[in-house]
Amino acid sequence: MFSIGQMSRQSGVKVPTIRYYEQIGLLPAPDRSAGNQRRYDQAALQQLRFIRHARQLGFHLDAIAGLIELQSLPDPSCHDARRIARAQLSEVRGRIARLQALETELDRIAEGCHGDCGPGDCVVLASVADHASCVTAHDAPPDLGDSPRGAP
Amino acid sequence: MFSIGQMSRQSGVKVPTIRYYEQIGLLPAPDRSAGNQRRYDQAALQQLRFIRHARQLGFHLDAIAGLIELQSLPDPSCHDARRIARAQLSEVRGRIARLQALETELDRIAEGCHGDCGPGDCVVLASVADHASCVTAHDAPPDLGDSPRGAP
DNA sequence: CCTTGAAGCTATAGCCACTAGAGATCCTAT
DNA sequence: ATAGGATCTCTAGTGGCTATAGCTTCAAGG
Repeated sequence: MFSIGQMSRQSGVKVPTIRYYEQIGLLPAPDRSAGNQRRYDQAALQQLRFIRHARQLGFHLDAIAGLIELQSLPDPSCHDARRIARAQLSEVRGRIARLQALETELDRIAEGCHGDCGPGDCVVLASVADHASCVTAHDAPPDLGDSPRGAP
Repeated sequence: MFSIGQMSRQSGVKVPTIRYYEQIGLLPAPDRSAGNQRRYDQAALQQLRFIRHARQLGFHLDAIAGLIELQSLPDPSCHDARRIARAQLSEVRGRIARLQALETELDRIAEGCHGDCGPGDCVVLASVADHASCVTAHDAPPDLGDSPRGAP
């Protein structure tokens, strides 16, 4: 049996995050010690590792819940699992494409100025102000900011 | 003078988002009509368009606030603007690299199964469970999920 | 002038996937 | 027995919005 701290060390998932997963029903509530502390078995560790890796692969928690449900079926349908994985793949590809459009624009913007702009006509600021100067259709990337959502 | 709805149509930023930007101080509070409705001038529209495009380029709101402050300086330093743009560029590049690692793994996982797995040994599920089978170091992308954050 | 309906107002709560903190309790090693 | 690390619950905060409720204001038509 593992304590929550051991689970955390063995899986790489932080302790509060494990409790959060339990709270939202992604991890089953484990047994408790006499003093009300969580005690996990090997299967729970497996599942937590599954979740962790799926998160690293960019799956949303609800997609992960779907995968877990598939696992628990008597005859786990590869078909469904593959469909979920492919949906994830195409989402990732879409994000890459949008980010590459951003990269093009940002490169153009950042390199357009060589530090010699006079006051009031900085090329960087002008470029950010004006979408018309963009060379790609980098419109509406649904995942614009985003970075440190799950990041420490 | 523009109403908030006109501002929204002219900029592509939704009405509640405009109010939100005002609330957090990214847009200055405009004048009000006799009946307490917001009335914007051309400069405010310019600024909102600037914010909107910067968001499309992936800048965080605090970076945008920095850019706006630069604009308002008597002698806008291109140097600083360029530094901010370059930081954004390298962040975008990092995200692309991490997403490409994910793409590699997801492709491998999704294509590893041809729909013929027997019960209990679906390759997709096994691959998600086991990071050791991954061919890239796709660890800890800080921006894993993310998609529909600002998206409608 | 009066009505109607769209557009505006404020305030609050919710989204995701966590993270941080307070204050209390438990477990283990000495 | 005690020290101190680990754990417990609960609440609130993050970013960048979005949604709802219940009200008021504005502009056009009759």
